[in-house]
Amino acid sequence: MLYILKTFTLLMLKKIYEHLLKEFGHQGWWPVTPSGSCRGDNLEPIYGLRARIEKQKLEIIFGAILTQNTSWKNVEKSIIELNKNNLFDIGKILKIKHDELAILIKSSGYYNQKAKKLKNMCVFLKKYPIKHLEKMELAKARELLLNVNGIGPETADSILLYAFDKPIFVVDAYTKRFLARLGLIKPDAGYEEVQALFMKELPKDTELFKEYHALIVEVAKRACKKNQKCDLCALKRLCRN
DNA sequence: GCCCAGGAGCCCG
DNA sequence: CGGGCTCATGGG
Repeated sequence: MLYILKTFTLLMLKKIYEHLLKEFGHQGWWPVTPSGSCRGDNLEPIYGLRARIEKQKLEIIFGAILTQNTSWKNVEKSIIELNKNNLFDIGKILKIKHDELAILIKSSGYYNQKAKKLKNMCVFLKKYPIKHLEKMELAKARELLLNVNGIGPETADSILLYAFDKPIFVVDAYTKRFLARLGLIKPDAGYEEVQALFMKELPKDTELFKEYHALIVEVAKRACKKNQKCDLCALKRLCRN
């Protein structure tokens, strides 16, 4: 019985992924600013790049914090402001005054909290440099990140997956709503429970996890909204709603 | 005006 | 442990 359920879930997850990929195409998350942008006018994050240099990884880390309960469009504006001031730099964030930083990220909302969170993160990254965290065992790096004030499970996992290329699945409000409507989880399922659903079934493939999460965000924005638009949804037939 | 957006911390029973 | 509150801007 257990075996049958497990197989069913795996088949569903694969089918969902294939449908979403066909519908929306490759998403190329996480958006980052092209490297060498200091002198050019490329100050804006774009999709489909690989975050190779440290500055780009820092951009993903900051972006993950800034986008907490906030639309990416608002975060983009803040990233451009930070780029203009060359602030994807741990030392400079630690040095800048709180109020000055808060103004630059104002468009992301919660700017006082988030200014503090960026500074907390930089204190942490000074003690544990990105290069060390990347080599660290996944569970250990995750635990350390979760101990930073302002970093919860989703932000930690976004950083691990998109900045450090660690094979961990990111769960957000979209993921829960989407899976609950499909009937694969209970509406009140906890974070780790939902994460385990993906990670026990699917191969631990970093690129697959990156793409899958991005595709869920896309379908949740377009069709699987709070007020669902099932007539627009490619997964209508697989869904309980 | 209202609702919502790629959450997390804190407080409280 | 779980629910309620707070943080805040910008777009629909």
